Amino acid sequence: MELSTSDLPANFCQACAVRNRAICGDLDSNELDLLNSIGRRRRLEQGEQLLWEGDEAVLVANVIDGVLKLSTQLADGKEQILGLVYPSDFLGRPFGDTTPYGVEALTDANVCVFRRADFDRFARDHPRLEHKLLERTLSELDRTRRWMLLLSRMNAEQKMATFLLEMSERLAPHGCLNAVNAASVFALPLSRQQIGDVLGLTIETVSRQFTKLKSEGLIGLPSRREVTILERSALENRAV
Amino acid sequence: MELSTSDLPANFCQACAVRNRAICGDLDSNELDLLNSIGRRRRLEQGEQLLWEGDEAVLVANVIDGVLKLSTQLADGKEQILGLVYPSDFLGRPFGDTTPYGVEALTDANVCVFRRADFDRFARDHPRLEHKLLERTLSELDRTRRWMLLLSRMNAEQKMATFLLEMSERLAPHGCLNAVNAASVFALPLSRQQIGDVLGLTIETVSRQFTKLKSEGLIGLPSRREVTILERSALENRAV
DNA sequence: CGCTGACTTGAATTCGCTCAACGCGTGTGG
DNA sequence: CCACACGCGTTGAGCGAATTCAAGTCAGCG
Repeated sequence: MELSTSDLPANFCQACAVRNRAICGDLDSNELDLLNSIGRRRRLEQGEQLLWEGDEAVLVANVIDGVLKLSTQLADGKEQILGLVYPSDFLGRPFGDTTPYGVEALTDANVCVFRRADFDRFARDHPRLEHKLLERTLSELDRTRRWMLLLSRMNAEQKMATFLLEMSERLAPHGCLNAVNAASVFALPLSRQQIGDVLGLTIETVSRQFTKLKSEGLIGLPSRREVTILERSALENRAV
Repeated sequence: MELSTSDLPANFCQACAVRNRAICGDLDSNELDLLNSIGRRRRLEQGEQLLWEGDEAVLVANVIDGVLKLSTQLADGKEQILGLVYPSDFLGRPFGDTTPYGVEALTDANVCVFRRADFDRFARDHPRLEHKLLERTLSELDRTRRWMLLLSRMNAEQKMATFLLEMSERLAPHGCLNAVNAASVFALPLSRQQIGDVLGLTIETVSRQFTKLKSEGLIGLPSRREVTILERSALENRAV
């Protein structure tokens, strides 16, 4: 017998790792059971694409673990990463008919996916969920607007310093989202090219900045995909 | 007798110029009366500031007419404009305690303001309104993400062409939001400096691009604050 | 071992910035 | 009515940071 959506254990959502931080956080257990019945978990391999830009918007999802990128293609083939999503973040475009960006897993990831039509209906019937989604979307808009600043007004060094600090915070085990507890050693979920795509820089500039920060002793690079923050406050000064 | 909020005529909202396009569009007349009772109109002079970045978030508003800018200050005193808001747009930060950006009128404007606490309560009690607000916020997020592309990946010419085309659409009389009907002559609500702040360019670069596009015959500049689009399709090519 | 893809390093170029001078329209005061 | 200052915009020259183009280097893997 196939394990279909409705066969999931009733406490599936209750046991979810991001239960209290995701948009489902305010739901009572009846609502959660109902939500449970329309969603399903999906495991993504690193590099696997979940949504394609411009496609009909059929899916929305909550991130349970892993890091994913939202990106769009430019006329000249360049890619711009519009944002990264981390555990407990929501992704996809409810109440719209096309997906405005591609979504790809940067690490192996687990997500909780919903058919958009189901999710839209559920949201309209459950104002508490819709309210949570609104709050999250408002925060995301604030965050995106601040990122505009980085893209338009910072130089390469400031971008890199800001990026590394943000990474060290967002990759820290949750519950420790402050400067002292932020991770000082972490595995980069992005290649040099992808970092460039996030920051609006070329791969060469990213590489040169890594070398510079390392040679100045602010960071260590034990391997290509690992970063150690050695002088956090100095790095913060560079980020302005 | 002073004309206080509650003395406004009952059909105040019904007669509103943006009645059907703003977030209040889905409310029935009872709800509208109630909303009416907590909002009031406010006229802003060009250059007048409505909200200050970092202040406690006390107000939210709907734009009735005019153009306003959302902006933030940088450490070095530079300003970055985070977005422009036009008639029927919503502004302010509901469900948050600080205003994430300053708001200033670029033209004389009329807005419909609400005390944030009143608005938040009303929204939570009226899911239809909250839903509209969510849809609008999601669209705004999409729009902002697309603007990131402009800031990070376009050169000065592409930025200017994109900006002029967007202006000509958003300043067209509403109901005509398509390429053929977009305004071909319009008054710029921004100074050269402000255009630079929107596009992440210096005033000199903005000026040089204006001169260049004019000398190539793509646009006309009858006066400093007026623009004529002479070759729309050529301009679209420049915008890529 | 050599191949491949990701990354680094170097040299030359370029686009937009900075700094500086100049032009133009408007308002003000003599 | 003119002279002048002021704000705003334009133009020019030179510079510099990041890009482009082109070689290298390195790690992982068959």
